Amino acid sequence: MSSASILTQHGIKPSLTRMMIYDCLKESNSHPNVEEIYRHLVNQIPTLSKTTVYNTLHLFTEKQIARVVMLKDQENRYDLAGHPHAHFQCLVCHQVYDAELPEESHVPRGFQSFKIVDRSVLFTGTCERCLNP
Amino acid sequence: MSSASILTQHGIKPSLTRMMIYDCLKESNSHPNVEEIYRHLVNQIPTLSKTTVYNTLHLFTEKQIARVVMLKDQENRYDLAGHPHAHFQCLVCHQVYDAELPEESHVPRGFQSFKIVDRSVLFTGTCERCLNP
DNA sequence: TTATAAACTTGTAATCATTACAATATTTTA
DNA sequence: TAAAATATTGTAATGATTACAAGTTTATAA
Repeated sequence: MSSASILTQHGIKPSLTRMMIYDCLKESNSHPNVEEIYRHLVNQIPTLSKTTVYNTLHLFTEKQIARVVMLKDQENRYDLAGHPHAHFQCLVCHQVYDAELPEESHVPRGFQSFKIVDRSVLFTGTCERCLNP
Repeated sequence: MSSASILTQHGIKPSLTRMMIYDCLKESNSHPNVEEIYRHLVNQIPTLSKTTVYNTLHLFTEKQIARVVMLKDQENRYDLAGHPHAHFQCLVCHQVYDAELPEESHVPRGFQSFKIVDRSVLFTGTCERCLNP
């Protein structure tokens, strides 16, 4: 499906800027932060402002087409919503790997009357490459 | 066990300041941030510096007696290590609730040769109180 | 088409958590 | 006691994010 219709379906007017930020998230599999998205697009949109990137990502997460990736980082990184997955972050090289999210959509005990809309899972440790240099 | 011996066991010299920061984490069940810890202790230790709180929490997480609670917040919150548990954060009132961590210490597919030392789980949604005001 | 409103984008300045770092104080060791 | 090591402190810098007002574009209605 086209980026435009995905935005429209979620109640977001598909301006060129927004579509390009959406595509940037879609094409990247590295959970980019605001700085990276900005630097990637400012060549094509020379007037782009970082504030617009912030605004757009806020809009996307509010409308649930993107999400903040939960990492022990000091800055936010973003993911498209659709495919929820876990992450592994290496404590040595800080690289982030995608991982499968174990199915079990188990509601934790005592939370039956809560409305759970998302579950984030982050594994931390040492990645293969840093274990065997 | 006394705070002093827990610190000692983890290779941390148990200064008064460190013990009090440890006790602050132990007594609180609200995942305090640096500001809250500082404000809680500065009455008893008038010379306390916020930098000391930062230093001490870094030391604690490095020595694995505390951990950074993973929330989609802009500031770090801290927990004692011992009892790993999941968290639920309400998107409306931002309250954080402790939740059971489902047992299954399942290593995600493809990560057999990684060293996994921690798993953080965060549920988000709307809490009971905000659902039924 | 033109005027007006709404929505979108931009740039600058402020905020706030965290870090860097040098100075001071305390404790340990010789 | 003197010297070294460790802890603590305060100030200044950094860097991500937000506030906000101004400018631009797009939609709506006369």
